[in-house]
Amino acid sequence: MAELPIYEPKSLESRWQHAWNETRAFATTGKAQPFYVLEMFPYPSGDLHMGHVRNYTIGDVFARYMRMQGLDVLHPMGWDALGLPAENQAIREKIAPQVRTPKNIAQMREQMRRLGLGYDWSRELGTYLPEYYRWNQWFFLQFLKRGLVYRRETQVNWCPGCNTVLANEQVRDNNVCWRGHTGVTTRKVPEWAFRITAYAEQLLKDLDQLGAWPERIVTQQRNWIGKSVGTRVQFPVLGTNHTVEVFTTRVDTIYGCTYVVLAPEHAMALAITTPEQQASVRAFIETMRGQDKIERTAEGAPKVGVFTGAKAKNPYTGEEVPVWLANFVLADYGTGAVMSVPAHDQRDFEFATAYQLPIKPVIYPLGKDLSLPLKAAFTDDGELKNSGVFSGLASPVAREKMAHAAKEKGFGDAAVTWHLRDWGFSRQRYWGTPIPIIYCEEHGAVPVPESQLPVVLPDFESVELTGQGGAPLAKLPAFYETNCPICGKQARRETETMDTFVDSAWYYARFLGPHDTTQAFDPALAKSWLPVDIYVGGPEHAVMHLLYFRFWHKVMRDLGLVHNDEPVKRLITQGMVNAIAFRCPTHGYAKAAQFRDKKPEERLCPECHAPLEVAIVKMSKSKYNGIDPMELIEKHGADTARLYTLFAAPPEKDLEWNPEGVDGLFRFAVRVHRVFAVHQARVREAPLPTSQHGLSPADAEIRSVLHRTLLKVTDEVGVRNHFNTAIAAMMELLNALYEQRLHEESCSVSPGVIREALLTFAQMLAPFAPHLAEEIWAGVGGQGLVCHSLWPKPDLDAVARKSVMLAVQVNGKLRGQVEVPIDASQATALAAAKADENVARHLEGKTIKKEVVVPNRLVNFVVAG
RNA sequence: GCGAGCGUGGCGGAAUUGGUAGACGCGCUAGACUUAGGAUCUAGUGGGUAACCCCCGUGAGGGUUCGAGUCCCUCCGCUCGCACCA
Repeated sequence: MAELPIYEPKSLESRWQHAWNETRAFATTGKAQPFYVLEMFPYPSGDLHMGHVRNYTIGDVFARYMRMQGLDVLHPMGWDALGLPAENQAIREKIAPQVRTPKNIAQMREQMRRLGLGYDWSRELGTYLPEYYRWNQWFFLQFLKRGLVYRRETQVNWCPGCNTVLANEQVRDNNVCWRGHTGVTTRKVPEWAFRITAYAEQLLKDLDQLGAWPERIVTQQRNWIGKSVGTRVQFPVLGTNHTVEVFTTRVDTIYGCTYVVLAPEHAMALAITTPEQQASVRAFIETMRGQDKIERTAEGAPKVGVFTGAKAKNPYTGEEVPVWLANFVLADYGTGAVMSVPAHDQRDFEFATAYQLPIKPVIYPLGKDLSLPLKAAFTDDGELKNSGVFSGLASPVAREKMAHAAKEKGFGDAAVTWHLRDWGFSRQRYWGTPIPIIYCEEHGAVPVPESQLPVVLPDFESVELTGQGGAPLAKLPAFYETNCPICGKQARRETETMDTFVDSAWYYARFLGPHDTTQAFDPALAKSWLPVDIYVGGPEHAVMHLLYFRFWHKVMRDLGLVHNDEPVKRLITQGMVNAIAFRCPTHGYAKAAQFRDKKPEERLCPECHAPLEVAIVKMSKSKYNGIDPMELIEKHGADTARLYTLFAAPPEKDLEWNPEGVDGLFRFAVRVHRVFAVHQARVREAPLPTSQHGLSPADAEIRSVLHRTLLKVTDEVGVRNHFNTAIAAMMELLNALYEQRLHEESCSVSPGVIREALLTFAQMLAPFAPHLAEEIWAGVGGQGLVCHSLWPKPDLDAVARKSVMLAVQVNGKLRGQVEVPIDASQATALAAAKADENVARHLEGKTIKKEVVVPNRLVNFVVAG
């Protein structure tokens, strides 16, 4: 027996990767119906991690499968290269991000190539290049013209030690900054913002168009947009000209209002405070300023507040109620002030209990009484009592009438507030898109004329990057000294840069023509390619990125650049990649690789020999439980890496990485290759069978299993997107081939049938293990590349069965199985069922009360006695 | 607290419309081949049981149904997101 070629993924894969490169196999053709597959583009850290591998493999399966369906697939890749991580790396290493980034990109591009990802690299884009970010600037100017960009003051984290603004992620617990300075506080600074709230209603309404998005993402977006319908009510502050305006969704409870609360940051807070309360109020405000907003308002945080001394008049009742400040009210939601109804709001109830404020019930459950004193707030709708002319009304009716009354009498009106806030996008950073604005003493903030774009970032060498002391560009006169575009006098350039969410808000459109120097993208191309058909990425982007992205698309629509409401038809969110991790309570995480294979009693901390805690957590450097994709590819090949990540869990679920499980998929690849290697030489030119007729039993069996598998895989991939079960079906097919001894030369299956099986197997395998698929396809005489072949059609004759196994139950319990002709009549099925020995035993001496027949599935006898 | 989701063998996971629970893989057991094997091949593998009969079994309890992992109710547990949203 001659030496068989053995499965050597390394050389095999590299060979096919070159073939794809040379033929530009994944470029669009313009000759078929367009189909756009996109994955969220990565930050070019320099190394692919398992999360990327999963994300991009899932996308690649879709792209390759859709191409085999005869569609003209656009599948591009690019780099989300601006932003904080690169800037920090530049500070640390003193290497220009302009130099570092392309190196990182080159390395990651090579890793992607080695994974066999089929991208059209001629469309590659990088957001750090002026040819990209000049269009951020251009969009900024268009948004400005439409009133969608404005200047505002905002509360930010401020570190006095660094003398600069900090991102939330740069602030650690207890107001300590990432560099270790204490005393991080908040301060108001001017910033640029996009008026996303102008599109709130549309962003909410169009969620209905997103039927092919995961339900939980749509729900998260709906909650984040957070439309709430209620009433604004003005409470005059006694003895002053001030009026506190509150927003409430429960105006029906207002007769139970016993105090009013302002946010500590409320503009009016000090103005209304009486002289004797000034000191304590000031102290309270100061304390709150140093507190983290999230922590302060977290559930379970004690509710604290201070009395201002002021009283306000409830305009409905004329009653005077005290005005307080409290930690749980936020300045930037609603009006920054709330009316407190402790009887009917749990927060208010807790606060009132803590400060011994009165609790006055005014809503009663229908036909019932409330047991007093209340142990908790009654927050449901009900019937109004002690509510003047509104008494006796049901809550929903009362809300309408009371809002109406407020409007008539001039102290309020119905109102809508949104959870969603405008998108502040200025950053005091270097590595971002410069905001194209020039400040002129005479003309104010003047937009840079479009003809002068791009405003290019100055060289890294000219900037002093320290991460401290505000915007780096503000220390660079060569950058900011300029002339006013209107009057030509000396003026100052904006030195802040844009949030990187701007880059990712429209990159999908730039892929249509990434090197277009005359426009952001060609609207005509957008008409044929957009919206994106499938977008694959992590669920962590459920609200921020995906909302900004939807917003931008709608603005582009209003600018006439795109022709539909939503950027993405179908969203796939893939789960995390988790792995076992080991942690010592005192010394932290230990290297997982050293302990994974040890017995539990041998898993001891290397430092203190305490037993290590075991947990399944997301792979990360800090937990030392990561698997390096490149090591995996080196050892088993890209096809195995891809197969495992697809097999271990369906795309949307978390995946637990089990190194032993990888071996199973490697074995699968080896076994497939073996069947191929045994037969390729002698079947390469064999004529294919054209029908199921006249085949030997073994041949018929092979064809039957093959075409059933094809039917199954087509459904799992194309309809259900359950790649794990598609691979399982191929494993079953392989097992069936082994049963017919196809892994041995001496098998009795005819060459034509073997060749058909190998060709079809290669096609089914092509989206998942594309290199091995090409090898087999070419080896048994397939035409061209398998990735360009058309997905095969199952031979329904081969799939059809002559008989089926029926399950036979007695009283719902399985008692036997009988073989009957397919589509057998009820009578035939029942007769066959009763003839089964074991079934007959269970029916003996019993009365059959009912006979249930489910065609081609089961028979159930209901018996008594 | 609010919102979303999930509980199935030793493990990852199947079960598509209410119709044979545990496909497929890992692990494990036995055998073959072998100087050897963490290679390969063959067979087995939810629990109870001598058993192919039978009984039990999808987080717990109840219900609907000829039939429930799947539908309904109550409860328990876990995970994720969050800005106490007035």
